[in-house]
Amino acid sequence: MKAQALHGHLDALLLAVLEQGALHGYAIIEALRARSDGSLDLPTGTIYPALRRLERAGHVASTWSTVNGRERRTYQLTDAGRRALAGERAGWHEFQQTVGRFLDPGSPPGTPA
Amino acid sequence: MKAQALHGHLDALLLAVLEQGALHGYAIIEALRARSDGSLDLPTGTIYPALRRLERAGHVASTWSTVNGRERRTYQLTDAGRRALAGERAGWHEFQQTVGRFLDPGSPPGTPA
DNA sequence: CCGAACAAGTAGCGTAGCTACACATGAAGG
DNA sequence: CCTTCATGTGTAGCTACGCTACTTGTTCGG
Repeated sequence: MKAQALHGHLDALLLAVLEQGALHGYAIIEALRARSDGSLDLPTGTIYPALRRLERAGHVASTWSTVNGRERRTYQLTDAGRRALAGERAGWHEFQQTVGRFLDPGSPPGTPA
Repeated sequence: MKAQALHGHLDALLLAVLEQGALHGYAIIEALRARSDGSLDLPTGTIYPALRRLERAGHVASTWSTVNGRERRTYQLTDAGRRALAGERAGWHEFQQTVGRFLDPGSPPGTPA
């Protein structure tokens, strides 16, 4: 799918994958790809800046660790991040309903309840 | 709702409102507001450029008319626009499902069918 | 006469995802 | 041994696109 359609919803996705457990950037990319059956194959240039945004916003916290001589930055959800995720979920549902009202089949304005 | 989340889906919305009949720009804005119960209150600076994009793309065609001394540009869906709308609908459903898989409650990866 | 609603439009801004690149290490293979 | 690939992180610059703010012009009501 056209990945650029994510605009504005990427943060929510990132928070959602981190909800299930802390992950490092590379693993997040793989998790998104796996959970979406390959639909979401996001480049590093999208993920890393997004994670830094989320960290600046206080929604995630990162810790460095070294695994097999490779530096890893592992991100975990903060309490604020969990709250933000709840908000993102609500926003997503509203967005989904609003757009769906135009794009989903059935129930154009004339249709009675 | 945060209107900027529309990113990438606005074209689909415009095509969808025009599907029900030709409208001029101002009326499109009002139609979007009405059909979304006020959630979508888009400024002219968003709509008019978007309509020109759609016209350049051949998805809509416009005709000028004068009503009560006021110039109106009325937009109607072209055949290509109708096809584009079908594609946008498909894309929307895929997008909705993909994002929903992360943001909707229930059915995290482990859950069996 | 003046302001509000109607109607169209542009210029410039900001956000945010994308492309393309750079850098480093470890494992695998010729 | 040396190259190549997977792992892992990161930045610079581009572009798309919606938003803010403004402009122009008409009709109508107070």
